[in-house]
Order: sequence, then structure tokens, then C-alpha cells
Amino acid sequence: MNSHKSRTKKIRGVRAPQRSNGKLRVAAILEAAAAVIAEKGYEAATMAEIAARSGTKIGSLYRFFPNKESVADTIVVSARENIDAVFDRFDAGVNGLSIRALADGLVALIFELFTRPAFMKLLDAGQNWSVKREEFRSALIERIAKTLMIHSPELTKKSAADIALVILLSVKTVATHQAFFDESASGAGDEFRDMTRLYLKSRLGSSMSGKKSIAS
Amino acid sequence: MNSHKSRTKKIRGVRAPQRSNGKLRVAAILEAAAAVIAEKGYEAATMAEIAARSGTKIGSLYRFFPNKESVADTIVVSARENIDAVFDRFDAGVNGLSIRALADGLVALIFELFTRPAFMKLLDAGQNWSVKREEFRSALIERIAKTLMIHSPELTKKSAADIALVILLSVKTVATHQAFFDESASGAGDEFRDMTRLYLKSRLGSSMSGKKSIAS
Amino acid sequence: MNSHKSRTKKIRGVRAPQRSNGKLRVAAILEAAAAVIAEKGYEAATMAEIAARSGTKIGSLYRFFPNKESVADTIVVSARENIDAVFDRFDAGVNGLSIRALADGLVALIFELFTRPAFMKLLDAGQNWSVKREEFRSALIERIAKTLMIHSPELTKKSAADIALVILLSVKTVATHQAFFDESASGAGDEFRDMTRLYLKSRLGSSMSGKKSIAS
Amino acid sequence: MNSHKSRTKKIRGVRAPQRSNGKLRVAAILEAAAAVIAEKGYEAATMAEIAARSGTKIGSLYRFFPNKESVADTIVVSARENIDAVFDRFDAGVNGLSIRALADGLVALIFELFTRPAFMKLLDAGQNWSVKREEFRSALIERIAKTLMIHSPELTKKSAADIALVILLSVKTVATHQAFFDESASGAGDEFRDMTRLYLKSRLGSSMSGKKSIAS
DNA sequence: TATGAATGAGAATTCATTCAT
DNA sequence: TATGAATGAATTCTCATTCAT
Repeated sequence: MNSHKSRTKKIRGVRAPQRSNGKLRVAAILEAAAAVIAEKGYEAATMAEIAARSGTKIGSLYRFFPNKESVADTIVVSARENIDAVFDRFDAGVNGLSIRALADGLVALIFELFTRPAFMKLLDAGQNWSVKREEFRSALIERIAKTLMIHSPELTKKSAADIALVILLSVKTVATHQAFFDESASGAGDEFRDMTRLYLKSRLGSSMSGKKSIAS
Repeated sequence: MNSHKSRTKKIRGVRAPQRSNGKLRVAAILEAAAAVIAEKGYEAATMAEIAARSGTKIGSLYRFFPNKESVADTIVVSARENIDAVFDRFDAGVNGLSIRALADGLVALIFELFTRPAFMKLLDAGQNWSVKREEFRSALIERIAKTLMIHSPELTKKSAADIALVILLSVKTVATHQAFFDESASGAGDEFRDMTRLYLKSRLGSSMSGKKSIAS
Repeated sequence: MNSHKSRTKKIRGVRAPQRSNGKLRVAAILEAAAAVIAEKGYEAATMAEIAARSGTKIGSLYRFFPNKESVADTIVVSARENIDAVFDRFDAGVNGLSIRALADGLVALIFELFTRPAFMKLLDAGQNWSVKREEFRSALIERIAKTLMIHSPELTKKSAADIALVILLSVKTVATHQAFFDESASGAGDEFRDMTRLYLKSRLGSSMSGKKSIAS
Repeated sequence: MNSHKSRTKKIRGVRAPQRSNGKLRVAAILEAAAAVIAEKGYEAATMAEIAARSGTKIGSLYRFFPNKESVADTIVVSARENIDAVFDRFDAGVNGLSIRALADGLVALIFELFTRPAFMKLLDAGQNWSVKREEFRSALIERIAKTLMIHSPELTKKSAADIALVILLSVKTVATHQAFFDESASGAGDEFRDMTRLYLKSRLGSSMSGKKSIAS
């Protein structure tokens, strides 16, 4: 799509008509950025490669994102938009769920949210965190905690937040190592998810919050 | 041409008596490196900062470690030396342990091994891994699996390895976020460890390998 | 972390309108590189100086040449392009030439090819040779040998190659010391060229390959 | 001889009794330096390697030579000591020599003087020349010219100097590429020497300075 | 006196970001 | 508005030289 070699006499405007549609362009950039970051990590990812992979010229990339940080921020924050919608829908049916189903559902829900390894990588600890990313983490934890408290109202705010963080980190761990699991330790991924379910059951089931607690 | 002509006669301040003891110096470097890497990750950590934080001049740093990679490798590999000794000692008493005690012990053992968050960070996925680090991961998993099989001989090699990986990643997650837990989510660290124990109990306890399986 | 935050708003002076013409820029760099290398040799030549002398910023230099080696390679290889054309033209008239004229022509031909002392310096022995440079040397010798055999078919391949090497080294010696000759030993340059002619005459003339061998 | 690894508890003074004889030590250093420079060139040669190869400690090396430059200078200048003696001896018999014998003798003489490739390498052009090395070159040329004038008194000072330079450069070229000749172009070395003889004969023979000019 | 650890200027190379066209 | 060449601070690593022991 973009020929790096054609340094001589380029007839402008001939190549793939640049989709000036900002939305599409931004999406392409974000996708490319996610891929590159997933592969090499934030530091090693270069703006040039993100531009190239998304079929965007470096100059244009900077029209959409003022700097590298903002690209990462957007990857993280863009997920935030879905969160409330997704969680609200889940909450609607949460009261009728067995503990096992709740656990499975929550894990699946969060996992879906972050299918992208890049996303998880960006959630890694480090002082290089931008405020946006930090905010996002808190928001997500709070939202998970909220769902937990809907299902198990007897949880204190503190416990709910703690449990939420545990789940988040669990899913993150699985997501981060997904590729690794796929190639050399296929079983471990499932095991890890199982562990998370087990844990949730233990934390939520103890209070038997009135649901059909058919022990798994 | 001659890079040293411009050495301006600085009156050297009397700095901390140069610990000519290589051991101490190397230890200081490793400590600083661990801290920096823990904070920023391997890529973002700079040799200059590692040198500065360890009170070492950049030239000296390179006298002890030929390159950045070797610093990371040493952090990882140095841990390896203890592994066998520590695990062998643990194995000696493993048959008399309840499942709960085994779970607690194993988690504690591994956690101790990697108190340093830098260590865990260096174990992160990424193609930029040095052979040494890759080897270490495998060795560690194998060693954990071995201990599991001593306690529960009915485990297949595959399950043992899978479980070992789950435990390793769990502990890694806790260790990586230790600092974070300490400041803003004190309870979550314990919760996570609990989750790991729960999981281990479920995986090892099912077979009741003849030990005093007093359900927790 | 962000290497560009500290970009202090310098009021840029109006410099020579950036010759955006890559060709010109590359030529300027190559010229500067040739000069620097000629003066100090490959090792001692620094990319910074090459950049400075060519009025190029270090960053730009690396946009044209990925590394130092490639600069040297280009200097050498660019000469290769002309070789065949130049030699073929020379070969066309070679059969009608007296030995003296052949010798003069060949020496002049090769000398022209490498007016640049840098070029000759890059042909110097040393294990730090890139493949490109090594290839070039062989190619050049072969080409010279070919011309010699056209003129004097009775030469064995081996002798032709030996003679070619002698000529090459002779011209190299003259070219390398050209600057030196110019300033302090004006006559020696001509003497050296004479020596080469004398030698060629002796080697090619003995067989009297049918040409007007009017002994000089 | 010197164990780099024995970092712990070195019993001083046990290793090979450091020949405190300065002469021997200096000779060893010079030999090592010549070898290293011959292999890698002046720039790439490191003081550390020179020290190691000569079995000298870096600290001691600097007791004998104040800097790298001085090592190179000494290699070059040390040859100077022999020059006069060797040439004077040659001059004694020069009047009885045929032109061919004179040519052969001179070439052999100079060649012997610089058997070391390092030496020739150090004679290369470049502004990095120290005064000492420059002086040496002139002295050598003058000495060669003197011998030429003894044999052929009709030469002007200028011609003698020019011829001397030609001879010097010729021998230098052969010496520099000796290793190369040895492995891939065995015949060329002899050819080159032949060329020099031919030249000398032509320059000195023309005047037939009264000696037994039995045409070769 | 001999030693070798310590030093730091400088070299190669990278890449986020800007801005003239 | 879009482009991509230009920029230069920052990073890794080297090595001549010094000086405390």
C-alpha cells in the first residue's frame, strides 16, 4: 500500500485514496498500535511502525494523536466507553445467576474487554503511567466492584474492591500470556481461569446471598 | 582523536570510600538495577540511571557487566542458584504436609525467591528475551512441577507443569504489584495469595494423596 | 522519558535552503565522507564530522545511510558502476595502442576511477572489510586483467591477475599520497606513474603482441 | 601467565617474576604493539590488548609509554636507530655494484628495515601523524637519497629525493600487502619488487655512472 | 615500584516530534 | 490539509589514562 522505495517523482494522489474519514483512520491507527505494542511493548514500539502498519503517514498520525503517550492512552481509554454498557447489561441478569455462572460470566466479560494483549501490557505497573491510564484502572475496578455488590450486597466496599482487583489482575495475567499459553502450555490458560472461578465462588458463596447455591 | 585531553583537573570530592570490594559493588548495582527495572521496565531502564542510583560511574558499571542484557540476566540467574537448594529443603518435608500447608509453603517459597518486582518483570513475555531468561523460566517451572509430583505422584507431567505455571504466574502477579498493593489496595495481595492456595488445594486435594486431608 | 520536551524554542537562522534533492545531499555526504576518511582513515573518521562537513545534521545523515559501514561501502561501490562502462570503452581501442600508450591509458584510467584518496584508503588491507569492499577489489582486478589479456592474449590468467594487482596497488599508492606529493614532493608522483609504465611495457612488450612496439 | 580470573586473595609476587629489566619489557611491549597494530590498525588497537599480549599490566605499560601515540612513535622511531648503521655499511660497497645489484640491494635493505606490517601501517598518510613519525619519514628519504647520490653523483638533490620516495612507497606497498600476497596473489609480490628494480635501473642506468653497466 | 579499578569524554545509532512545502 | 524530510537529545557502549593502594 505504501511504497517506501518510490522516492523519485511521485505523482501525488495516485496511491490508495487516503480515506479522510477520521473515524476509520483513528481505528486503523489504534489497531496497528495495539498490535505493535503487544509485540514489542510500549517502549520498543515506534511511531514510525505504527504509522506504517496502519497505512498512515507519520505526519498524519500526529494530526490525530499529539504524541506517543496519547496513542497508548487512547487504546486504554477507548475500552472504557464500552465498559458501562457492557457491565450494565450484565448487571441486569446478575441476580438470577449461580455463583459459578457469575464467576464465569465476570471472567468472560473482563476477558473480552481486553482481548488485546497490548491493552494488558499498557496496564502494567510503572511510574510512566499517564493519569488517563491510572484513572482507567480505578474506574474499571470500581465498576467490577459495583457488579459484585449487586450480587452480594453484604460485601463491604473494601472487600468488593479487593476482589475486583484480584479478578482484574487474574484476567490480565491470562490475557498477557495468552500467546504463550497457546503455543507451549495450552492447559495452563484454562487452569488459570478455573482458579479465578474457584476464588470467586469462595468469596461470594460464603455468604450465600440467597441465590441457588448449588455447590458446583 | 584523543578523548582524554580535555580532562579538566577537577578537585575530586571525597566520596564514599570506593568500595573496592567487587561483591559489594555488584550487589549495589544489582539492587539499583532491580529497582529501576521494577519501576520502568527493562526497556525504559537506562544504564545511566542504574549507574547513578548505585553510586557507580557508567564506566565502572560496564566493567562489571558487559551490557544491559547481562545486568538483567544476572538478576534473573542469581535467583536460580538458590532454587534447587531451597526447593530440595522444602521437598524434604513435603510429604508430611497438609494440602493447605503445602499450598502456603509453595506460595511463600516462590514469593521469597522473587521478592524483587524487577525479577518478575524480567520474566514478562516478549520476544526480547535473552536465552538465559528463557531457560530460567523453564527451569523454574520444572522445579515447581517436581515438587508437586513428590507430593501428589498421581499427577501427570503435563498437569504438574500446568499447575506450576499457574502458581508461578500468580506469584509473579502478586510480586509485580506488591508496591501497588502496599499503598492502595492492602487487602488484595492477601486475597490473591488466598486464591492461589484455594486453587492448589483443589488440584492436589482431589486425589487425597494419603495425607491428613482435613478439609480447610 | 520524553526526549523532546526540552526542545527550547530556538529561533532558527535562515540556513541554506535545504537541498531537499536527495541526490545532492547524498553527494555532499559522500564527498565529505571521502575527505574525512582520506584524512583520518576509516576508523578514526567519525559520523559526526562527516555530518558537520557536509552541512548535514547527524540525524539526517542516518536517514541516508543506515550506518558508518554503508557510507564506506557506497563510496567504493559507486565507483564500481562506472568500471565496466569505462573499461569497455577503453578496450574498444586497445588493440591499436602501442605498449606505451596502453600503459599510459590504463594508469590514467584507473587513476581517474579513484581520484579520491578515500577510495584507496578503503581498499586497504584489514580484516574489518565489508564484503562489498572485498568484492569490489576482486572485481576490479579481474576487469583490469581482462583488458590486459585483450591486448596481450598470450598472458596466462595468473600473470594477468598479478600484473593487474601490481597496477592497482601502484595507482593506489599514488592516489593515496597525491595530496602529499602535491605539497612536498611534486616530482615523485610523476616518477611513480613512470615506474608503472615502465613495468607494464616490460611485461606486455616482451611478447610484442604485434603492435607498433617502438621502444620508448 | 596472567590470570584475569583470580580476583580473590591474590598472593602478590607469586606469578611469573616480572622481568623488571626495562629493555626486555619495552621490547615485549613493542612487539605486541606491532602485532596488534598490524592486525587491527592503529585506531582499533587497544592499550589493553597490547598490555595483555605482552604480559604487561596496563599500569606498567603506562610507566614505559606515556600514551598510545608514544607506543606507535617508538615502533617507528626504533627502526631509525638501525638505519644509519645499515645504510653506511651498504654505502661502503655501493660503488662496486651493478645497477641491478644496487636496485636489488636497496629494495632488500629497505624491506628488511620494515619487515613489520605494523610499521608500514603507521607510515600511512593522515593528519594524525605525530611529529616524530613525520620526522622519521623525512630522515629515511634523505638517507636513501644520500645512498643514491653516492652511486650516481650526477643526480640532483631533488631527483634523488623523488626516486627515494618512490622506492620507499614501493617497498611500503609490498610490505603492507605481504600477508595478502602470501595467501591469494603469491606472484604479485615478486612482480612488484621487480617493478621497483626496473625503475631504479632506468633512473640510475641512464647516466651510466661509470660502473660496470652490464645490461641485465 | 607495580597494579588494575575507576573514570568520563566521545562514538555510533535511534526515534519522537516538528514544520516547510 | 497531508506529507515526510529534518532534527538532536538520549541511549548504549568503549577505551585511553589516572592514581590509590
